[in-house]
Amino acid sequence: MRVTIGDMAAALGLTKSTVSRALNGYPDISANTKLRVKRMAEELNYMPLSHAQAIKTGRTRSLGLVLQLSDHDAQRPFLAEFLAGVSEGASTEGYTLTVASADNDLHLIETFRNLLRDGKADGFILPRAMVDDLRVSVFRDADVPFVLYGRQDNDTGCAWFDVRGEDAMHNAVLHLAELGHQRIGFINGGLIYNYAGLRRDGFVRGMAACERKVARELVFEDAVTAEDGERVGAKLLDLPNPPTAIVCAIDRVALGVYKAAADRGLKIGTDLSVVAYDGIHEGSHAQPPLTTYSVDNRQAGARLATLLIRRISGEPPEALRETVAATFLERGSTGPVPQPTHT
Amino acid sequence: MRVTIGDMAAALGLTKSTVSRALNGYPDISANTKLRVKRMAEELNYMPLSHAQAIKTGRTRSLGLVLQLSDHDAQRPFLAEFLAGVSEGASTEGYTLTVASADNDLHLIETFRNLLRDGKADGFILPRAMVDDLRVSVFRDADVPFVLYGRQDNDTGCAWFDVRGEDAMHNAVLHLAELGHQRIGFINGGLIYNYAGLRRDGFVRGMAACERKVARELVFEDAVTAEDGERVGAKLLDLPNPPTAIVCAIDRVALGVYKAAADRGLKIGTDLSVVAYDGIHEGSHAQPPLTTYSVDNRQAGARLATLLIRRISGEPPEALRETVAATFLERGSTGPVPQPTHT
DNA sequence: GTTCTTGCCGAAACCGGTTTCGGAAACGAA
DNA sequence: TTCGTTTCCGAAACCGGTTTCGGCAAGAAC
Repeated sequence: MRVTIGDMAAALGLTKSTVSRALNGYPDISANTKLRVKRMAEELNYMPLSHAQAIKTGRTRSLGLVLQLSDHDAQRPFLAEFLAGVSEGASTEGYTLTVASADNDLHLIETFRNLLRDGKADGFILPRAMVDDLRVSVFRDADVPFVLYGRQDNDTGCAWFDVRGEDAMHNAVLHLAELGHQRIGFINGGLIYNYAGLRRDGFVRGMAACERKVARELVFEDAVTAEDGERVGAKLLDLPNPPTAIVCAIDRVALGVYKAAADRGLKIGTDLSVVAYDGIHEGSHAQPPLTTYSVDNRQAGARLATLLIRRISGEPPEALRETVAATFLERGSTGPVPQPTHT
Repeated sequence: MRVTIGDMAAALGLTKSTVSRALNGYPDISANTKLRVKRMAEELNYMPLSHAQAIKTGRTRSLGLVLQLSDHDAQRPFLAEFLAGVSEGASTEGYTLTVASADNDLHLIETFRNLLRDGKADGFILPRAMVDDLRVSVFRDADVPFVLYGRQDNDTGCAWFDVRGEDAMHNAVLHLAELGHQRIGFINGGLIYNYAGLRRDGFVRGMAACERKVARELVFEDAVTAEDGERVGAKLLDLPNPPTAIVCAIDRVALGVYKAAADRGLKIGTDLSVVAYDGIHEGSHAQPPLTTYSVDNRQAGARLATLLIRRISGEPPEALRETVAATFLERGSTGPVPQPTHT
């Protein structure tokens, strides 16, 4: 049987109300009594029933996460790790995770509203921050706690966790430059997402830092699948003066580039260098293993959970912004610039 | 503002208690009143606050799902679709989905207990039924509602949804036999999971049905990754008398076989036929596209949700068992048996 | 015309918490 | 000593539901 606040009161010779106020840090309870109560709570392993308090306070101690079915493809490889991180981060603070899904924007907002109205979530984690993010504008207006996985240009009211993809792109260029590459191509990811702009900037800054020129014909945008990568990779490799190295904003796209290269008899790592970003599993098993900047999605989930909990507890969003660096995994897909064959 | 049972009572000129009993189908409320109340509920869009009722009834209208971190690799491709299905199925009945995670068996059971104790879940969906399933034995004893994704030999108290992988394996063999194949290999999946035994049986039955002999050296067990598939595929193909076709219990493993075949200069679909099971995305983009039996994980999630809800509502587990056939996708990896080269 | 059922609903307690309010005791100041 | 403050806790209302219990009125039985 569960221990209730009544049991606590009886064990301490106090009333429910005193116990409650002691645990919630009310100022009209003596330090001594507070200590006694907390000790007893520890001893009896008392935890208030979240939905019992919810009926008065409106808060359930649960975090909401709504998956958007439209971009499942993109979420697939990350989701398991990410969820593990979130639920882990949530549970260490006594929170749980409520997951829902929606297939379009209308349904999405409705889902959010329902979860809030029914007290199924005290706030939301918003994965995959977009440039023009409907969720953000809705929550900002309604003053609902939320945290973004990703950043936002118009950052008023936004808390977030993100991996600095721009630094990764920047460093990728420097790494390739050190290997002697001059003509470096760039294949960016989905433009609806906020990260795309950042990564492009990172690439451009990197090129500037090592005094390379960003050739317009070597930059492509909005590639999100392996097929995109294959197609765009083909375009790059079929140029009269093709790049000797390609930076991809997404691992999956890089694997498409692998195919385009293979079709043309080019060996990745010697004839063509590729650096990408994400750290998906398939990358390490590709031939050759993909050099990439790896993202720890589990950590991201865990951090997002604790940030959201702090947001729910009233901390201002500006204080709840974290970014972290991706981990460089130097593997087989990068190598010194090939000796120019006589043209 | 939310409409409460008090608002309902006022609007109807009744008391809260009458409204409550009317909605919950108590026999001491006249049919007429019940109708009036239900009409008004519809009109005002009244939905009882789940955690307000939970404090008395103990049930929150939420389904629990605990992810096991150990087999993330295996879950990855399915998880998003599966979750979408579950949350969809749950929400149509006014339920929500609570997700947690655990990294080992001890933590797993503890997580279940906590979710139950805190009323965060009324029952559980247990993905990936295992041969010797700790979760099942615990819940059976404790009389906690649950449904399995997969079946169980000792089926007392078990409700489930499953895809008939055994039929798929059976039909795969028949299909290959029609194409003229005699020597057919089989690479089974993870033996800790319940499906492995079923699929092996299906393969064996299929072989018997078309009067092929199951050659012991052509059967391998417990292959779960692409690497496993590559390794085992190599063994099969390096046999003095290799199979002309291979049935794989798992798509991912089949893609490993692709590699082994490529390394040996064998063309899939002509030199070697491969049939697999799961319907992962990568299969359709392989060269050649993988012939497989596709599983609809979203449907599975949705069905599991409704089955669990019915289980929670008191229906006996025996009445809550569903299986469904996998969808055959004939693509490029199967073809007529190659003309035997002169040995 | 009583009495006994039966059908139907209201009153009130309860679930496990939170929060407001008021008052007793201890303390400080006059 | 007396009076005004504080300090600290108990009493009670409340949150949004559920459930037990009791009683009134209409209909059935005698």
